[in-house]
Amino acid sequence: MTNPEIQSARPTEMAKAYEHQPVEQSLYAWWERSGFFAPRADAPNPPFVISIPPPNVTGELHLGHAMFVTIEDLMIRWRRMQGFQTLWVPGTDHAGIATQSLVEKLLRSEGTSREAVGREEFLRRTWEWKEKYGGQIQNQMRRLGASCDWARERFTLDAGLSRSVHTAFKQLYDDGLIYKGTYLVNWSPTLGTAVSDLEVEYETRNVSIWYVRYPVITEGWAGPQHAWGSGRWAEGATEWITVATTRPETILGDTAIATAHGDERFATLLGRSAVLPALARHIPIIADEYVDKEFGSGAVKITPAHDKNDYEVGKRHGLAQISILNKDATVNAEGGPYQGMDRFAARKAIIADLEKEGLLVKTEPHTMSVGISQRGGEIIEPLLSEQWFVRMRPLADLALAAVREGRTRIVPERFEKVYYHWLENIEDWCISRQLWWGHRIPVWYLPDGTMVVPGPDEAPPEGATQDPDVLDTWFSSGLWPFSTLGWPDQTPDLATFYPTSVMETGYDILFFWVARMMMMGCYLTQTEPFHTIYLHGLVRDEHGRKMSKSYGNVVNPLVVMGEQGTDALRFTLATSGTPGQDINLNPQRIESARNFANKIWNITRFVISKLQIALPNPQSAITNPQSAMTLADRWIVSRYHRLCLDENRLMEGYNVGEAGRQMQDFLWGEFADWYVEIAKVQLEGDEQRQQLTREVLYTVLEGTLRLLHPYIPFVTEEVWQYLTRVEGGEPGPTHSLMLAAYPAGDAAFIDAQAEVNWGMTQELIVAIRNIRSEYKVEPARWVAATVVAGDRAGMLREQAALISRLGRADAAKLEIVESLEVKPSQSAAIVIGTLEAYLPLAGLIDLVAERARLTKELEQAEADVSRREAKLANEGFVGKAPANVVQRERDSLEAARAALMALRGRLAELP
RNA sequence: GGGCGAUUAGCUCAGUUGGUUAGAGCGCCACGUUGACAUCGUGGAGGUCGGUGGUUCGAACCCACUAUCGCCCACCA
Repeated sequence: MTNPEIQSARPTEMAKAYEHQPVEQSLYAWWERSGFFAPRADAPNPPFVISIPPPNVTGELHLGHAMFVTIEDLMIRWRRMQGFQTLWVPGTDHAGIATQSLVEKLLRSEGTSREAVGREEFLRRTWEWKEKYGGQIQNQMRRLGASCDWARERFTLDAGLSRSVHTAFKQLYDDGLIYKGTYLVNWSPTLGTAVSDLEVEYETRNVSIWYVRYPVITEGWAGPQHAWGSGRWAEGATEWITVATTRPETILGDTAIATAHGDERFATLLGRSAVLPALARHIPIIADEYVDKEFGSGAVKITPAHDKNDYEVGKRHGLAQISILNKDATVNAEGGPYQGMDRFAARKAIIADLEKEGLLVKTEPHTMSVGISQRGGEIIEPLLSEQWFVRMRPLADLALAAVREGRTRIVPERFEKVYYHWLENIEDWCISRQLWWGHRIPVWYLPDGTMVVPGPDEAPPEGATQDPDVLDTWFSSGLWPFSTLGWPDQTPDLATFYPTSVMETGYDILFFWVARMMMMGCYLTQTEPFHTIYLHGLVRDEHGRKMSKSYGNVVNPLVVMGEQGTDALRFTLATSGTPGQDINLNPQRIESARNFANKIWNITRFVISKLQIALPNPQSAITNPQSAMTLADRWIVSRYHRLCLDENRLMEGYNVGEAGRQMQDFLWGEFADWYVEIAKVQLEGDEQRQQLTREVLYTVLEGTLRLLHPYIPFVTEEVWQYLTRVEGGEPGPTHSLMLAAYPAGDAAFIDAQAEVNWGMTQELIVAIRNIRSEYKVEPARWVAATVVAGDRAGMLREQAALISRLGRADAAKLEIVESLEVKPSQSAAIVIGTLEAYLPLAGLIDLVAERARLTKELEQAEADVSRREAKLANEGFVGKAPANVVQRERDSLEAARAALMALRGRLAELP
């Protein structure tokens, strides 16, 4: 669809209210088909690039997505309008665990399983699922108005990215940064895979701690003579050592008991052997720095294969590592009588047996944090297993330096500290997963066990078998900014668009993703992958609670967009908070953003109705600040340019919330509430006045639409198409607001005097309205007014028509004078600084009420004067405050005194 | 244990390097459909900016302590 079609598809008359549904759909389709999302080769400014945080391919749009799409799209649209060569790269993540779990569930519903169908068939089924359902998140992002270049869409598991992953792995491996080894890892028994430290969440739980005594070998007792479970197992033992444990089943893997150095209580036991319950293994009693003598019994059972600290103790003392669990968390052959039991069943059984044998000293309640799988929710088991790791120290140092040296900046800045702390204390990253869906580790084993890592373009050696594991999903995401542009090949895209500009995402994935991209990018591409990291907050419900299905407080963005419009959702998300701060999404705020869209629609409808004919050259008249504009014209133009300058400053500083709010305040609170009303009066003037008013209306509205477009693209584009419709002419195919220039603002148009003078006029009008309201003057009635304005009288006389109309003061009975000998009686008085006004309201004036009203004002004026007098009497203030601040205070005092005198005079005159 | 954020009007939030009378939306009160808009307009009420102390001529803003809520990291036999 070309642009003329878009315009001719519109009715001649704008409807009375804005309807978002048809507009959003047709505009997005037109933008996309017209190629507006692709980077412009002829852009005058350098590239500006954002890589989208790829949503999980299994994902359904939620507010987190809506948040990042909104902010990234507004950044992209803003820079595009500024003439940057913008590229926003979209894509999705294969999400290893999430996707595999989903397809496994599917298979279970068919009565089969991953194991039953085999690896090849499972992958085929998963790809099939991906092709069929994996596209919905992209279309949901389209509904948000995302102006990303869909032609460059990528998937973390597509051929190109797989090549990047393979290349990255090989390079890290060849450089000695990837190694394979048997270590204690976080094991998820239900998923059947290792997970990284980050994928374990800790939850505080109330558990039990069991105190268990182990018999110690003595001269008179060489070990149990009776079977475990006989109740006589420890018969004859005379010395004991008691340990405390929260996981009694791990007793089966104990290889020592440790005490603190120099703990008197255990001095005689040190160096001797205790006998392990159930298995009767003799284990040494040792001393180690790890033990805190204050905690528990002061002695710790050491299970190197099932606890991280014990693992370290074991290494220091050369202890054996005995793993007692299978991969499914059942007890293995090392567990003797408990073999085959699930870890929790074994725990229960061993406690019962310990009690029976008289070895259970006591049980106490205990609070501890338990590691939970982020994905599956089950308790993570530390398990000894052979895995692949990335040596992080050298990579982390590069990523640290990039931020420390300012090559990459984090917004808001406070997250730099969090970033430093994590990278400074980083541990090696377990990257292998015992899954099938993902990038298979590009390592082949020859029959003799030799490992071979061929390049991505090399065939694996004959007869070799590939490692069965796949890589952590975040390994491929870590390459995203450059893998999506073609790396490792030196493609034109990579040359043009890399490094990227801004990485915008939620602070919750700073470690998972952002830090890893920094490390991978700095190491593999020798440059930081982006110059700015912008972190947004999380979206919570209106009272700050996390959104969750169990609370029933989840807001579905698709529903909101359907009901209130995409612009309403975007504007709310963009303006509800400040960078890095969580936002509490208030439904009323969305409604008010919806109303704002409608307001824009109606303002435009008004302006168009007054334009009548196409403007010959809409911008011409007000390119010259010295033209024949009225005070009000100069005021709104000045305010508009001030807004433009502020917007540019705020956007450059990533203050997207404040930037959005200021535009709304201007358009609604100043342009619509005041200038539109002013224009109605000016449009009754002579031809030149009318024409100039139209030009101001057009120019300011059109410019403000440009400013607003990045935030609320749909309604602005739609009304802009109406507003700029060329009667009898054909707009070009690129006649789109999204390609229009972003207003820079021009300080030459800022007219401080006009702002002050119009401000005073406005205050007078508001004061008149206030009096009318207080005295219950019927809205239809025109009142007389006398304004005493001293040297401002001339200026205000020029505003008489506006004061009259906007304050509903009878033009024939509106007097504006320098001074007045006799004040009108039967009048309500207004005092604004040195300005006085009288509204003769014969019959309406209640002298008692008027006196009360003026007395209240008088009290305020007195307080005002004395406060200012005190301030100016303060030598410190006069001596140290800047001259302009002091002068401003003097001026204010003068006005306050004048007001005070006027009020006193008026009260004295009242009969 | 270490770190971070928040605390401002009834509610949800702003407040640009300290400087006139601390703002907005919603809600509330009163009035109003004059041809852009009732998804609206006009007027109004409502806050000693969590507390204490300090720095300063001047503090919502800077510093110290403190309270409450929330989050992150580490540890937990």
